[in-house]
Amino acid sequence: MPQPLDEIYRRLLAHFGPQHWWPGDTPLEIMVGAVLTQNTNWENVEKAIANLKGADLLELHRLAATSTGMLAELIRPSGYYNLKAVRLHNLLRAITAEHASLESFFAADLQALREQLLAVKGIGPETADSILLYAGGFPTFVIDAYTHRLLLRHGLIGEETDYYEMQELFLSALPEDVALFNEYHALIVRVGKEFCRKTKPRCDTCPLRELLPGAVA
DNA sequence: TGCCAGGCCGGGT
DNA sequence: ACCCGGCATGGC
Repeated sequence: MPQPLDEIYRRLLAHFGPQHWWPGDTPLEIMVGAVLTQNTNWENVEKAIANLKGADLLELHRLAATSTGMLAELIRPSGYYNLKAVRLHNLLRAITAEHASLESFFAADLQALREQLLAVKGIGPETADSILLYAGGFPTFVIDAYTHRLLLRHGLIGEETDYYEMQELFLSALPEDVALFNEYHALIVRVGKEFCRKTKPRCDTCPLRELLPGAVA
């Protein structure tokens, strides 16, 4: 009998197929998207990123040199734009202060990078892990609201379980494999958007319905 | 129409 | 150590 997290992954992959995530062309774009999507619909983030592209600012040093006021206007559609402009600026300046390129920034070990990212005001555990996994290719697992909700509804955690406990569930249950961590999180977001939303869950048609507590197998 | 979306921080107990 | 309000646009 496979572990719940193995079974959930198998079913999600069988149902949806590979997601080939993160939506973003370059590590910088992925990093920017990770900040902009904080508590925000991805559709809005896309508009903001399109604005940055249109202004030809999706380049590390040009973006780091852009004023927060200008950034705020460009990223307005992503919401919380004043806050996020400062957060983006904090992140980009922290990187360019020490490194000439993103490649250089990522040329360190996972733990050290994680600490550096978390030291930036506005970068929390999820944003840091998203950047590390999807932009940097490091083997870490991203926990988001969908993951929390999924684990909760499947009875695998309690309400109060924190980020690192949830992350440890995945890290200890799965082989350390960047492609797997990437794909699994992408599938969780996919099933979350479609079936496991906060207000209108559609558990009756969810591909995981047979795994839900109380389901008749 | 009100409520929500791939968080995080800071201030008040 | 919690708990909670604030941040903001666009879509259903």
